[in-house]
Amino acid sequence: MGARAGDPSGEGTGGDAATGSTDTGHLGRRQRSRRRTLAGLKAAALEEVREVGAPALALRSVARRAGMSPAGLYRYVESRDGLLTLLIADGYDDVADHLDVALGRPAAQAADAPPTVPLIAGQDAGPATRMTAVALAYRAWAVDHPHEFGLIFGDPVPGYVAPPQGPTTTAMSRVGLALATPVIEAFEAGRLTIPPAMAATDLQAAVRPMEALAPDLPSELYLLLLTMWGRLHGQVSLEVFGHHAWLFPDGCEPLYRADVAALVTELGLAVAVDQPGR
Amino acid sequence: MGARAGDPSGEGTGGDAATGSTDTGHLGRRQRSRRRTLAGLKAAALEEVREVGAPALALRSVARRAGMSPAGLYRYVESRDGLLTLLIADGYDDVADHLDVALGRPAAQAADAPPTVPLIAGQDAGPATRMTAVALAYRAWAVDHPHEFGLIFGDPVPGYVAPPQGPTTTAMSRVGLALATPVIEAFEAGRLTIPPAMAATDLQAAVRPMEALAPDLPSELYLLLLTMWGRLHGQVSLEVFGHHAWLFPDGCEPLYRADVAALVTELGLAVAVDQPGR
DNA sequence: GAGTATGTGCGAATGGTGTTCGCGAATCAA
DNA sequence: TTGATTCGCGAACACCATTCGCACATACTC
Repeated sequence: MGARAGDPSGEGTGGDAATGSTDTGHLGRRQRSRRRTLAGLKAAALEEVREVGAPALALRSVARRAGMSPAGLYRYVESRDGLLTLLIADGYDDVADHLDVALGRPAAQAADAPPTVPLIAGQDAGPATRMTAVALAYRAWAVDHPHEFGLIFGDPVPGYVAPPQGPTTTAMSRVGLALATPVIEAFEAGRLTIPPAMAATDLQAAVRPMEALAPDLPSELYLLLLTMWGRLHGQVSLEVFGHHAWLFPDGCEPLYRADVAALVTELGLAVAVDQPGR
Repeated sequence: MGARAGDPSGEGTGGDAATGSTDTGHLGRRQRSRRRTLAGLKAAALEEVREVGAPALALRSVARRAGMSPAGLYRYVESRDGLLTLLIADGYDDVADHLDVALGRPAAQAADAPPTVPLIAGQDAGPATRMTAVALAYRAWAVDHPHEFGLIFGDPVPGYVAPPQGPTTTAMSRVGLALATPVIEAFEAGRLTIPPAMAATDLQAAVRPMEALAPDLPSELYLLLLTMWGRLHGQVSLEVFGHHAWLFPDGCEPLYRADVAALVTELGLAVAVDQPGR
């Protein structure tokens, strides 16, 4: 009586109580319909974000676009921020998929319109090539989806904090892991020079180990990966948010490439001609 | 007749036509009052931003805070975005002042509450110390003013583009220049190693020279400075926007320090014990 | 001084927003 | 069929940015 009938969390449907009888994966007709309209809702919201940006997203207008009443939206979404949270989670996965493609892996969820990735480096390419590929893919996604990038990496939704084990956190781990993969491979092949500053003792004490990323990773490497991500992210962030537009009217890709090249050199990944086959 | 009487741009007062007679700097009583209330308005808006963040800033509530009617606000501000633009310009200057303090320079505008800067490195300190000082000051300001950082460096106001010679652009140049100063000094002292990747020919062609920063700077150095800024900015950005909060519950300063140390080493700034006196 | 233009502030009004509530219709489990 | 649950919606509330016309105070001109 106290709570409303509808349950935005989506898992409160009676079908959930399929205790034994209809145990097959075939969820009820209602569940499927619900999932479908929710997907449509997210798609509409994503279009809206792509057009006007996250801060200007109007719940009423995504309702219009999805052919629904504004009130009806609340059967599927907790609030405006809740909808944005859903988009954020999807956005993380989208980035991760892109990076996976650049690494020559199949994307987890089939991309309906697979966009062009500047460089694809398969498993047999050298670490320098693979590192460059993911780094460029990171920037390419950001430049191609500036508003989604802003949604994910920009000013966070005021009250929002990612639940430690929630979907956004795991999806972000996917991004970090993809960026880290070439370096980890190089490390395991014994072809990586880690800056000595990463071994500072107070540093080791400050970081909370992230088991999900790679269980038994030396912490110097782990910390190096974090700084590396930040380094790449900073260039992309400054570009996408327009702080370099007046310096590079045609885009910052050359600057970014140069920085990645310097990074690859510093890490010792570019030995000789970077011959393939590990 | 077409335009309203009030002029939000602020310089339309009749006193501007002080042709000869009252040529002294004593602007009329009205001008001063106007300037004062505008400052109060900006202060109120800044408090509001600090509390609820830029995207949640409500014009009505800054009007309340400033003891004014919402409509009256429009005599001083073009629109909500216009007010945010003013805050952005001030924010840039605030960062620049902080960095100047860290470099041992006097801040341009007297800070009413001079906050603690983690490390002040005067003119006679070595480039490694000075570099570390500005870098730490950059992070310290961001961590102390997260909402203003988001306002300046986060998702930009949808339609806003910084006018090429406008106040925000010049203020941003101040920030860039402060961050660059130690490196430039090291370069002039012949103590700087520039990564060879910065000399790529297509890179040189892509960047538009920024005369304001430093007229006759070799472009490799110029580009190095840009990547350096991005590198620092990325770490700070990830931290302030909360993407590292689950990894570093007590703040990312150790990680940041390590990255700065690595950067200093790579640039060759830390020769021996970094003896002072150039 | 008076007269007049101009800046200043405000109340009211408009159209947009997020969100809640109650009700009818559709769907499901029995 | 019966009863319970979900879906979707219209109406409503409170808040928002912005505009307009009007009253007042100030400044300049004569």
